[in-house]
Amino acid sequence: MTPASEPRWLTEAEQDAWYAWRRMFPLVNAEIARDLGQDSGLSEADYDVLSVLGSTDGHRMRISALAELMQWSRSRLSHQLTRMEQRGVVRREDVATDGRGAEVVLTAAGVAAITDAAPLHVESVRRHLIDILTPQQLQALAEVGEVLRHHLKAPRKGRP
Amino acid sequence: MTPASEPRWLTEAEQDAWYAWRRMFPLVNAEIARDLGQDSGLSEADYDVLSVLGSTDGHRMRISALAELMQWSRSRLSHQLTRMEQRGVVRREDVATDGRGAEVVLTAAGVAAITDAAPLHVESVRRHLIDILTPQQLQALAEVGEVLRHHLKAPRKGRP
DNA sequence: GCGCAGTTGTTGATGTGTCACCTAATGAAA
DNA sequence: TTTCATTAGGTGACACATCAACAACTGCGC
Repeated sequence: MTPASEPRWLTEAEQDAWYAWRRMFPLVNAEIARDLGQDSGLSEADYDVLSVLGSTDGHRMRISALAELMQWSRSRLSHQLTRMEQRGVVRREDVATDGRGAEVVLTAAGVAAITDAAPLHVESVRRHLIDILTPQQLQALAEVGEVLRHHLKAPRKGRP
Repeated sequence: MTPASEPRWLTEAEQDAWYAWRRMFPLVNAEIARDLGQDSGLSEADYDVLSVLGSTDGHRMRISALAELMQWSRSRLSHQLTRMEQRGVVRREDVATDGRGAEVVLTAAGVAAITDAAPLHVESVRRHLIDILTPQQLQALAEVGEVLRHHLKAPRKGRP
C-alpha cells in the first residue's frame, strides 16, 4: 500500500478556532448544567426531554419520534425514560394502533417541573452565553451551525 | 417571598444561536470521535492525554500539572491513566523530590500510538470542521471562544 | 522535634451513554 | 396462512465522568 503523504497540519488561525471549539463548549455547558441542577434538580437530559414533551399537545409523543427529534439513540432514550419514570415525571403508555409502539406522557409532576425550570434556565443561558455575545457573534454562531448541519446531511466527499 | 418577574425569553435570533450551539458541537464531535476510534483505536480522552505528553520533552509530566493543563479533575485523570496504563501506552513513576507526587511517562507504544494517530486526526478535524468553514467563520469561532473564556474567569455580575 | 493544615494522588459508589443483542409485533410476499 | 425481513422498544455489560472519602506526604508554626 502507498505511504501516507504528509498531512496538512493546522495553521495558526485554524488552531485558534479548533482550540476555541474544543474548550468553549464544555466549559459553558458545565456552567449551565450546574445551574440547572442547583435551581431545578434536573440534568440537561431531563430538561431536554421535558421541554420537548411540554411543547407538544397532549404532552405526549411516540417514543421513536421523540428519539428522532432529539437525535438520540432509542437505547439512550429508553434508559433516560426509565429513570424519569421512576422519579414520576413521565409515564409510558401502550399505543392502540401499533402493538409494538409506546408513548411517553408528562405527568402532572412533569408539567410542574418544566414549568418551574424554564424561566430559570433561560436566565442561566442568557447569563452564560447569550448576553455575553454581540448580535453579530450570535449570528455567526447560528450561521456556523447551519453550515455544519447542512454538511452532515450531505458530505461533499467520502474518506480519501 | 416575591414572585419571579417574567423572564426575558429568547428572541428568534437568539434561539437560532442557542440551538446551533446545542446541536453542532455534539454532532461534529461525534463524527471526529468515531473517526478516531476507527482509525486509531483511541478515544478523544486518550488522544488528548497522548498528544499533550507527546509534546513535552522527555515525554513525561507531573500528574497534577497535566490535570491542570487539561482542565481535568485529578480524579478523572487518575482513572484515565489507570486505563491507559493497563493498555501499556503510559507508565506511572514516582518522583524523587516529592514523596506524594508521581509522573506519567509515554511508553514506546504510547509514542507510536500518538505518532500514528496525529495525521489521521488532523485530516478528520479538517474534514468535519475546519475545511467546511470560511476563514471568517473560523475567526468568529476563535473570537467567541476568547470572549467566553474571558468571561468565565471574571464574570460581570453574580446571580441576581 | 511535634503537631497540623494543606497538597498529591487514588479509590469506590453512583449516574449516565454506547453497544450488541433480544423479544414482540407488523406487514408483505409466497 | 405461513414465512420472513423489518421495526419498536427494552436490557445488560461495559466505558467513562463525578463526587466524596481516603492515605500518604509535605512544610510550616511552635
